[in-house]
Amino acid sequence: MERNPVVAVVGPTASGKTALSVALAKALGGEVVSADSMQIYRSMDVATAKPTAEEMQGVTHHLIDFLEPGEIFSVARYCELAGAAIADIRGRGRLPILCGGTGLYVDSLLNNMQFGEQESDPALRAAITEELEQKGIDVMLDELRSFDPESADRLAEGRNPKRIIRCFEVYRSTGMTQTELNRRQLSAESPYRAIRLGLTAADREFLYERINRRVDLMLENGLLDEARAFYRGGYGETAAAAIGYKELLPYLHGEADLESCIESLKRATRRYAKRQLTWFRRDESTRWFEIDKMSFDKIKSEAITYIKESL
RNA sequence: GGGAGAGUUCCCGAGUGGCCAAAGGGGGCAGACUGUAAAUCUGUUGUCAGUGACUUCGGUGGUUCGAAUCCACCCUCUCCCA
Repeated sequence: MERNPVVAVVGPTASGKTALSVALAKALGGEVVSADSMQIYRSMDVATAKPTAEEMQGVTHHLIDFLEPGEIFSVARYCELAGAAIADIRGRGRLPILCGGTGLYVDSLLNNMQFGEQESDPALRAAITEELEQKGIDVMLDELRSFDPESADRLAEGRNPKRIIRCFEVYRSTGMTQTELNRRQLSAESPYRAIRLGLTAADREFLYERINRRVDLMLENGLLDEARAFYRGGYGETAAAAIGYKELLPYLHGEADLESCIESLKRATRRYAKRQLTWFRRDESTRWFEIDKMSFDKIKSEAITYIKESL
């Protein structure tokens, strides 16, 4: 099978993915497919650093700004929608440029994870969550071991409650173990040939300062008002996880001063950037560019050369 | 000027003679991750070296086999009285 090339621009928040992907799209006749779990939501503009019309420079963007914050979302739906967007772009003879910081979305899409029709069941998940709270992690791990020893071994070290809960959820709703499910989901060959470009900083401080500055800018651009509006309107659990509003909540409730909330927002963003780096560094095929060592123009031209060679 | 109290490792903060390189938390660093992922979770955190050595608890000097812990003086800070 001829595998279709998909350019993917990845990296931590505030590293300049938006600008690079727009520049690449313009130079190569491409369209951007966002891989961002929060920019999907309407009205969450400032907090998610959603690209503005000006920043998009006329380049078509997919999977941005199409869901209400009240709606929950998932990787599975993302892959479905992004897969369709890519097919559409290819169909028009243009180059799909995946751009985003949500590592799970990027990898699930590019690896062609087979999620199937099964929707997740919030009620079941809630019940298992409560069960775990009562029994404790050790008991749940023992139970898990009885039907899915592989997952139990894998999770024994990290003891991550959400991951344990998911194993039970999968087993009880489908009769299949997480181990089996994962195997099936990874069974399909990917139709894509990923050309991965990563943005990072040689000096972590450089990135962190950009993040701090960007948060200050967000506040100037009305982040507080956006946060108030967010909490007035309805929002679902997916959107509620966004960094940007929850950190300001103590201030909005009059329980903390603005200064300390801003600091915690900056810190949360920095830590998020670190987690993104950890995720993306895992992929060895990624061609990395250091934003503090190269000018934007240089990164852009080298990236274009690299993509052309890979096509 | 008089009185009370405090100075601990990156930060906050426990520790009041050996079990202390020093609890705990934060932050940092590293990692994990497959239908909530901007989420959730793990490890590590004085230095050098493989069971050890070396330098730390405001400063200096003492007491002691042994001090972050006791004593003296000094420095800095906070509070109360003037």
